[in-house]
Amino acid sequence: MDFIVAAALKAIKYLYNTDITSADINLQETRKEFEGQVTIVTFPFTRFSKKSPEQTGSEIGAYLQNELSEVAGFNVIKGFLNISLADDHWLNQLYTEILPDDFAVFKPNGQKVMVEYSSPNTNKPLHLGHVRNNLLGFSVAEILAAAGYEVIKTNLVNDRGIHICKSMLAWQRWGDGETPQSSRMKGDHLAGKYYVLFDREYKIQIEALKADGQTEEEAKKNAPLIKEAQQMLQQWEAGDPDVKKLWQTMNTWVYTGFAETYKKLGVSFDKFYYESDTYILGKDIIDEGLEKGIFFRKEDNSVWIDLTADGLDEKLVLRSDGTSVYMTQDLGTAQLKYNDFHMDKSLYVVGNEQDYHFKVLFLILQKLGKTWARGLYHLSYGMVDLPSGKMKSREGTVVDADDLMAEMEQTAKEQALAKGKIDAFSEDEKLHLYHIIGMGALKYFLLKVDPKKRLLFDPNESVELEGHTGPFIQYTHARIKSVLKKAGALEKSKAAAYQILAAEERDLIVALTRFPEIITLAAEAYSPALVANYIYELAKNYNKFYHENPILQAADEPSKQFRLLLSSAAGKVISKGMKLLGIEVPERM
RNA sequence: GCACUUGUAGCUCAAUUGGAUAGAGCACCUGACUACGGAUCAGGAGGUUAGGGGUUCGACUCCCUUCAAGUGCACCA
Repeated sequence: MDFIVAAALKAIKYLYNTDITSADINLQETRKEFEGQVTIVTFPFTRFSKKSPEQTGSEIGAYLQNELSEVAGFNVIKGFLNISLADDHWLNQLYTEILPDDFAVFKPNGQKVMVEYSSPNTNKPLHLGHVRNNLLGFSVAEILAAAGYEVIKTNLVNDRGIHICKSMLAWQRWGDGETPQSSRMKGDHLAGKYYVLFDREYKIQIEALKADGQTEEEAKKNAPLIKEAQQMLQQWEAGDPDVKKLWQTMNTWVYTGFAETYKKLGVSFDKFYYESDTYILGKDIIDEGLEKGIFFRKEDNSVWIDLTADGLDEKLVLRSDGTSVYMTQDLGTAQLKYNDFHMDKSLYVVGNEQDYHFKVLFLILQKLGKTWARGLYHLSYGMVDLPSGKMKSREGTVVDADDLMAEMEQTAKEQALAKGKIDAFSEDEKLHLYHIIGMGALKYFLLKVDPKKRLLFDPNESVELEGHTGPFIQYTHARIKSVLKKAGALEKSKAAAYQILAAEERDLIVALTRFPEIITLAAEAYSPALVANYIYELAKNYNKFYHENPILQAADEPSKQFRLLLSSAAGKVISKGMKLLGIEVPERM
């Protein structure tokens, strides 16, 4: 559409002798209820045209029609100049832009971006909140890669700390040697079982102490179980061989379980970082900050930064006993990641309850003079709520990731069997299809929503498979494939004689041309939702076209071949777009 | 209490970043070639964009204010 903007600039120079930039021209898609495909908003021009918005629009429209062969006509409604481009133009777009294999393929932009996501704790299985995180992170990585970035996907595993010791301690006490093999449980679920068990016993102890007259706070501190867990953490840090061995054993169970879940989710990582390695990092940065006078030491030897001038608080960066806090580690880890990859940008896909933490983290790094800190970005997303409220792992009120995926596949299976179209599938093909559709529904459901909004999930109402859903789009793809298959080999040359477009055909081409722009926008906004909503609109456009225009039964050969070409183009964009969301599309369903 | 985020149809979400009569899906009602694949399509009904004020030719969008919800304000991670 650049040529229209350029011509409009010329028009304004010619008509009103005014120089403006392309950014001043508001070009948008024409609303369906009006004639035309592109619209220029003319209100802003009245400042120098000294004429009504209508008249200004008419003058520019007339100039454009005169100047550009592509402009077939125009109309002006209020301050909106609606331009109709000739069918020639759209046919040309289809043949020279959309159909070639390099459509929407971006050249490498020379920039490196790191996407850190997932970042699980190794004391319990993944739940719905993690699912949103994983899908978001993976999809954003795909989108950035499509937009020309070199992407490094990382996972910072939280594999140490008091919470891990809780699972370990409970297993030691009550586990009776239970293993994933002996219990036939996934390793992460087994660890989670003991985490819940710890919490239950811990609560009982707290109640007992409170009955003895202690306050809630005292009881929480004095319960024997928590003291033991703390002791275990100290042993771990001291390198106690027995504790380390237990830790390694249980972590291995958990990793095996996670690997399975990640595989089902379809996500992957290029590099793992482990907090057991990184938790000691950051001390160098503390020294650096003290030298530069950015941090200060209090009498008790603790180290702080004063951010009150930036509207934030004083923040502790090192404890009085010289040990690290969360912030210390994250400062160190950020430096480590940069040293490893020298990336231009670095995304942290982390829930919005940590907004403040990342604000402070990035600010500190900037104050320390790290030029790369400008490339840091917290991709903050909203929590997933249940109708009953927030999910709490400790209390077992969570939607488990593995259970959820299994349920989705089950729903997909029931639907597919009810439709009765896949009887010819082999058993493997069927299972694969249930997986694709179940996951397609789940992924689309979670990704179509703006990441920063919180999401309500009702486990009692299964995720929809009709309407604005993943399976709707998957179905459209399967239908396109079915028509193409029945048609046999495409004969592109025969389509050339087709020159006059039906409205639905034109609309479909217009929608297809937007795909590259959508990738750019989604990459800039880090928003898979833009892609999801675009692909939905595209699929709707196709379905409308499909209903109004016979393809295989078309009146003549050029119409038929042209519509087949158009269908094939739509199928490709749907498939590519869904891939950016991490969703597969089936050939049949 | 202070800070940040959110508030759009009964429900779940959009709205090209300040543009036209605020659009979709679900649910509800009506209709579609005896299926080029009906997991589809066409139509109906459903809105004071939480309330109030302001800026603007123009506000769901920006500013002020009230209300509601969520989150954060640990020498936990």
